Amino acid sequence: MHWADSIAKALSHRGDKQVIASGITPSGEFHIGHLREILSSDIIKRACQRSGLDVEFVFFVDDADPLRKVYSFLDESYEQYIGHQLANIPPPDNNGMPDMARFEQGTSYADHFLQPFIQALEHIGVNIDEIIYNYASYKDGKVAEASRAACNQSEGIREIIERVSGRELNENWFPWNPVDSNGSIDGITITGWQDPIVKWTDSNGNEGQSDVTKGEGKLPWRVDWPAKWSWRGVTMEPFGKDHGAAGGSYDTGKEISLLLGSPPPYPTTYEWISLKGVGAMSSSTGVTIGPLEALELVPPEILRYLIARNKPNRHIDFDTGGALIELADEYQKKLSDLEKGPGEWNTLSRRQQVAWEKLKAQLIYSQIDPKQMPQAASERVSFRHLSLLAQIRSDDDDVWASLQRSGLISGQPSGDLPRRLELMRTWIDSTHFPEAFRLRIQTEIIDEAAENLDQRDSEYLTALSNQFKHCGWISDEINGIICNEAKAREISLRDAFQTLYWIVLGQDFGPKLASILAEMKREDVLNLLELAISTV
RNA sequence: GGGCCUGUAGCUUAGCCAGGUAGAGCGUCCGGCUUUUAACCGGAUGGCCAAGGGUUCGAAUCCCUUCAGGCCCGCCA
Repeated sequence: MHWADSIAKALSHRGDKQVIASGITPSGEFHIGHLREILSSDIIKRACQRSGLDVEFVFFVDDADPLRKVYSFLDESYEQYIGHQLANIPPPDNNGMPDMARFEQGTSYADHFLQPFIQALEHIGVNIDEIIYNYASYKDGKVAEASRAACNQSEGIREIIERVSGRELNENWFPWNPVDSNGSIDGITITGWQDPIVKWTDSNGNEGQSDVTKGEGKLPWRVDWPAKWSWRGVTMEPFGKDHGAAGGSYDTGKEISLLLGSPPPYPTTYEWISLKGVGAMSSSTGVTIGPLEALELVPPEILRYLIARNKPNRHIDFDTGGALIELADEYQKKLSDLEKGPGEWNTLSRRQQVAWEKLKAQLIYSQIDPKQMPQAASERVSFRHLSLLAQIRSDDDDVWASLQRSGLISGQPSGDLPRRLELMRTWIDSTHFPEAFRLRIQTEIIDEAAENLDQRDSEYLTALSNQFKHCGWISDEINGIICNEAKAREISLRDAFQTLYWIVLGQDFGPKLASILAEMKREDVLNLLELAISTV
């Protein structure tokens, strides 16, 4: 059974009405790891729908959280905003400076990072029923009851946090972080509580008071989380392993949730996605990749597939290199397996049946349109193959022509093939494209190539060179010359091609050689051949 | 110190929750395609399921112990 279906099954025992939640603090650039949080929820939502549950997916934006520090991408001037809530501070401009103009037009720091992410989610087929802005929720009084309940039971909550997390709380600890006279929620001492008013003294010695029902501040994280479950009725939420550790915020949260009068949601902890550098060189240069950037490289269903195929507790090494091409090709292979069908069902072992159901679910959950069943039509062109053609053929029409000749497509490219080619070209132009798949046209003869050349090769190359000077510079003619001259000298085609691959690409294999030569300038090819001949 | 996850063929892994003869992809090797899409097709190779113990007619699967690796326990998913 697919992992999401298992969760849906567990949820069905709790009731027919499910609210699945995700939450993210928009404190900086979103990255591929955030996608796991959101896609896990989205996939679970679909699994619930598949098993007939009534399900909602809500996305909490934690824009009531304060700025923790001046991040590396921010200008020093953000120092003044530390401790201020993310919904309340200006967005950074391209230089990391506070952009007051945009702020005045209504774009906050939180919005700045959130908006592109939300856009990416649409492309990736994530269907959120409600985006909940935490800051606005406090302001609108949606958290009012939960906030009052927490403040009225501050001792009980303190007891839970201290006992479960083993952490000792400050004597003045209180489950409310008010906003001080400067707009910061750091460094404030609570001096009194009279429902619904909190009295406090800030770090400058100023005294003040906050009404917890009007969002003048927020609940601290360990209380804020269960409060959300409580006021929005969350029944299921996946969260990162940091929250899942013993004594972590889920452990304290579930008890606090009960104290506030609601059962805690069904939990699922997921492992991190780490970014595998593009080879060893770039892991130190800190190449990161955001959801938007990833969407410029591969079709969105591949990213969905990445999450759908891996159980949440499975660590993922995200690799924009060769592994991503393999992932994409694996996806297509499975599509075509699905199309072929499982065979005679009754003759399958239970294990085969399980595998089949799982394959099907993985593919269903990878679709951008949840109503569309996976289909393999027009998906016969592998990413691997496309990456070669895209490098050899600069003109799209030449790519289609090549695919037609090889029978992979008939007529004009259909479906999302043109889009895939466009993505592939972006990928090739980026630093993320794997070196192992990159074609390197040589300008010199490398040592390995020279070692493999002998007198017979020299004569062969000379003959090629002579013919290449006059022939039509198209793939078929070039290929004909290579083959005919080899035959004339009783050189096996395998050897002939290997010799040429060494000279042209610096390796002993490659994609169809004549296509590469036809893309090169005639004189460059002739020069390379001359160089090769002269090393013998 | 507390806790979570992982350990299955050279590599990536499925199967574990509901115990019933270990599956796949990649790689490798051989063969085919008599002009090669690092393509495709066919075949072969390859695992005492980390180790030990227990439960059972039967354990990769359940329980216990150990070992190894990764990670989390200051609001970074």
